[in-house]
Amino acid sequence: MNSTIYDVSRLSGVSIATVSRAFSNPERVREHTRQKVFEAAEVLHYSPNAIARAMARQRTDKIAFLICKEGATILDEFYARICNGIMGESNRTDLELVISTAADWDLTASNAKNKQVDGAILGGNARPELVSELQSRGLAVVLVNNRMPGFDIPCVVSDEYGGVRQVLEYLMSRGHRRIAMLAGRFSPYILNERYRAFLEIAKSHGLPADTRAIKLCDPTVESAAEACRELLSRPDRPTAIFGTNDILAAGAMKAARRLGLRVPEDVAVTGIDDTTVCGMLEPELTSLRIDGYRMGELSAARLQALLAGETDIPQLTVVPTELRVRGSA
Amino acid sequence: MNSTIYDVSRLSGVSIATVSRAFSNPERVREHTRQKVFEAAEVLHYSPNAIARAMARQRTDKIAFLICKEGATILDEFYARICNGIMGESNRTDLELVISTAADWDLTASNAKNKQVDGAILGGNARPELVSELQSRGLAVVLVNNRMPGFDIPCVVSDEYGGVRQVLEYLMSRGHRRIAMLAGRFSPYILNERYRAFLEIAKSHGLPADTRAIKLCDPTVESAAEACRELLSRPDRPTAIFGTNDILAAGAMKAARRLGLRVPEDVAVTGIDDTTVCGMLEPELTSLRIDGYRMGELSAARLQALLAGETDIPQLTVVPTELRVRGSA
DNA sequence: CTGAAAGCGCTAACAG
DNA sequence: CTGTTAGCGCTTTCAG
Repeated sequence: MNSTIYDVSRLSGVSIATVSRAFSNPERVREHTRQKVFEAAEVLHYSPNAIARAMARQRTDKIAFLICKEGATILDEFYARICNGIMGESNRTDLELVISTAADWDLTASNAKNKQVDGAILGGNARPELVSELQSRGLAVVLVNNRMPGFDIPCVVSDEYGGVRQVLEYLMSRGHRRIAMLAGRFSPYILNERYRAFLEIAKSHGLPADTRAIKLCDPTVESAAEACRELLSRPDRPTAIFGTNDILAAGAMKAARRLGLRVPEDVAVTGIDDTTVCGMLEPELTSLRIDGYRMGELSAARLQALLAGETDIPQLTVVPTELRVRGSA
Repeated sequence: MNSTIYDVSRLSGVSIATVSRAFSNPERVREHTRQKVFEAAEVLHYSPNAIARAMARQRTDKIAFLICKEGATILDEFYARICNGIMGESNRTDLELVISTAADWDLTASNAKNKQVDGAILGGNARPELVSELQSRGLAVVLVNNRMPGFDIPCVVSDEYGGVRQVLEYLMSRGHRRIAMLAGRFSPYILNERYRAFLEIAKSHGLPADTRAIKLCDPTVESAAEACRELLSRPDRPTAIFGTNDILAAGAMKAARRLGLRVPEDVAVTGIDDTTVCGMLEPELTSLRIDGYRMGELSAARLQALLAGETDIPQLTVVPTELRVRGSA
């Protein structure tokens, strides 16, 4: 159906080896010969078959971005940013990117689905067993938005601790002392980082914030609104609610409205991720921007370094955050 | 590195052909023999190499979902739903799914990147040349959320016309006569369908809606707010704004607020897609639900039919919509 | 700089 | 039911 290297060889009058070189190592074939090959290829609509190439090279030049999180949406806005960063970087180096879900790979990790990429970037809550499995198959693996102590693996994360500090210090600078955190049950890593940071930083600033100031909820608007209702009904009502992402913050605003509280006058609200909804809410949401694009770029770079056999690859890369102040706090 | 069919053959004492069969057509090898093969495979951590298999079979058992739209986010909530539908269906049949952007494929369509999937589902505004190119390479192709007159290709779309009617009739039932449409410059297909439907239906109901009642804008909150401001400043101010997606509707609500108008008392607002933001807005947004999941499932089913060589595959599949009434209208 | 030839790991007739 | 034997399309020594 599609023409092969043999067709081109025949039409151009050179050997298949030369055709192969013309496409893979152009500089190793004389200008004139190369011309002939390309012309023939043009005529025949030939282009190298990636599968055969992968087979011969024992390498696919493809990498995967694996989303490790349950939930309906495969890519939410935050992961889409990471994904774009990975694309940007992998395009620069002619690597192909395939996006998939961990669920997909888990099911049949021991099946034929593997060996089609040279490496993988695992985003979110990857299971350690998946990592071992992949590594043992000889794949290069890096983690993004997650860490895995005890594993020999490059990780790219956001500065969670610093980010939480930025939010808290901003809130304190606006006079808030009773600050509550509405923490979504995301991946254990993220939840834990933000939880711990909140407690430590609040304590170091002498805020009256113990674990009671943190309320867990599911990552949905309604769950957040419900959890926040409880928070806002306490006698010592918090004056500020720090949602660990924008969805939760939206839920908090909703809870405030239902209780007849004004934002930000009666209660300030902040989110994390700086997603599109921030601009849709009323008032607009103050949110901590996490540089997902950069995280994606860096994780792709780490993966390439791994693939290139480099040593001394940083095991941890931390990307800074930035607070975007808007009307809600 | 990884063991091959030869290793398993040796260890289990059967030929490689039998090993191959044990994995591909288990029923064609005696129970006892199969056992032996699987045990050996277990020991060796063997699993068939998908690339070699694809090479021999001349078939990859992989399909692609190509997102054909520019813009920062590779997968927005609506496309993520389609994607989930595709996944659901393709998992059922052991097809692997790779997600990619059209930009990615365009760049190097003539390069090695091809021939790694048996078929593709193109979502959104696919260029006709891409379709021809893919089809000429022998790939099975289907379109989702788009149509391409003149092409021999199965398309799966939402009932745009009926959806617009549902919204308009609902609005009219609530007494609205001056209804304006805030139309986002999405893919030409979608824009055109909604535009035309609006005009025709409004006219058939005797509404005073000519093309002036439709205002185009970019698909961002701010662009929508700006466009809507103009709409709401007219002497014969519309009493209802029909945004062609939820983002635009959010922009409309924002414009209304800025002008001191109450939603829905002074102006009603409706959206399309029924995304998560509907529940975050105040009041919550009435929106037309488009069944992206079903669209995804159906397009995957069409693709499989194509792959299976079936004939009489419907060229057009229309999925019904449903209005979700909330506080904004 | 170019060609010949040996694979890469697996499948699919075709025999037996 | 199982083994033999050609490939699938390309890369890569190794010679020339």
